[in-house]
Amino acid sequence: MNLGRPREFNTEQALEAAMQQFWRAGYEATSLQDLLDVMNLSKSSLYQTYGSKHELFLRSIDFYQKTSANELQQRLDNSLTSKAFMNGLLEDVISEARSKKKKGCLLVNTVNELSHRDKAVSKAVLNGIDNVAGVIKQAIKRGKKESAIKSTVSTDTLVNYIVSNVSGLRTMVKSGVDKAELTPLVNMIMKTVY
Amino acid sequence: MNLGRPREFNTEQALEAAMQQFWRAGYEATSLQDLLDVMNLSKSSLYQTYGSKHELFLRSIDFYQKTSANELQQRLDNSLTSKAFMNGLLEDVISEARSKKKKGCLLVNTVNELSHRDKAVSKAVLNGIDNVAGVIKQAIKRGKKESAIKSTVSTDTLVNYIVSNVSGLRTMVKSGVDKAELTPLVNMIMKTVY
DNA sequence: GAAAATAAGGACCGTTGAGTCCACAATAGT
DNA sequence: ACTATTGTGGACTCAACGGTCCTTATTTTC
Repeated sequence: MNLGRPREFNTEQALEAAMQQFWRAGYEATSLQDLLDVMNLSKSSLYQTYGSKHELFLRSIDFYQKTSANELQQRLDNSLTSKAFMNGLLEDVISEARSKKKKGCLLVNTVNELSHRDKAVSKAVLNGIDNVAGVIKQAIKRGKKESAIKSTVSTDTLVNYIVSNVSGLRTMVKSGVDKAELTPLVNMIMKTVY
Repeated sequence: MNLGRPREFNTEQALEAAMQQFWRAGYEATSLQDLLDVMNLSKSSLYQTYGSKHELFLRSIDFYQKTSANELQQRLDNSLTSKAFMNGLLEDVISEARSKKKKGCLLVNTVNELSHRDKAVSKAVLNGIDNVAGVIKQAIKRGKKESAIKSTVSTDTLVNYIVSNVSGLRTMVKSGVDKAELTPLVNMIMKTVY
């Protein structure tokens, strides 16, 4: 098996580069040329391997989603308490305000850019959000088990509450609000749950 | 004065149509042809009156912002209590989940689409958010005066809290979460403030 | 080493994008 | 009525887009 000339590039590596580009610039604003540049391959290789710009985008979303969910899961596993995990998560989100390139979250960006007019994309994003929310849910459950969560609200609603605020914070960061202004907000969010 | 042939269209009306189109589809996904169709005018008229697609977009943002802020202000003025106003605002946001076309908020959409790579747009959006947040601030102040707000958190932080959640809710609505799931979330948000 | 198979380079294609320009139409001032 | 001024329609430009395809290169199997 495995006939023919071997690939000169790593498909995972190229996919990550594509994902980074989409993350940085969005779907429409990323041209095929941009992709070829960052992935460092030829047009025919891209089409042969990934099919089309659209399919490549779908795979990029999936790559992002898997990576993010894994990372988050690992963080939760390594956290001493549910509260510490959640605080770290929120702090990370607003810390992006201090960085030059505010990429936000690829899933949130995509929802806002084209989820409403692209069924396949919408599905991929929803699936990604579900996976990420799954980790948040574990964290909330653990918080309840640890009796750290004082709120009497249902787990699912608390999960949505965190998702809403993470997404909201991300948008605020992206719009240019600075970290100092967001810190008290994070404190307030934490206090309403823990 | 007022020489020459008179305009055959209403500039405000055409601007609103353009704004609606941008709101529906976003900047990049709106072609000049789309604009000509909904505004019902010729290419030369558009360029003569509004300069370029980009300038037209800037004016659309401003139009949206002014309209939204005014509407919100009026609602606040007509509300019996700060709490009623805020509840109505949040309910309205999640009610969009029941509508087919989930347009979200033009300002939030724009932040996510191109605020990060277009200085002029970024400025226009920030200005718009400030104006809207201004009305929210009045509502919070009024709530404190009415002793309806039990939270001891500073007014500015509460304003950011509402902005964050409105923006987050909008994103969730856009991503397809349905109203039933969001209602308890709105209740929780209300309870953390009032 | 020939043949089958796969990869890569890049010329090429049709479409669509935003934006320009010019000829013609309509109005106001004289 | 004539001229200056402004509006409108549509042909046109040119670059960029995503995508195709043909040629050439490199490998494996037999």
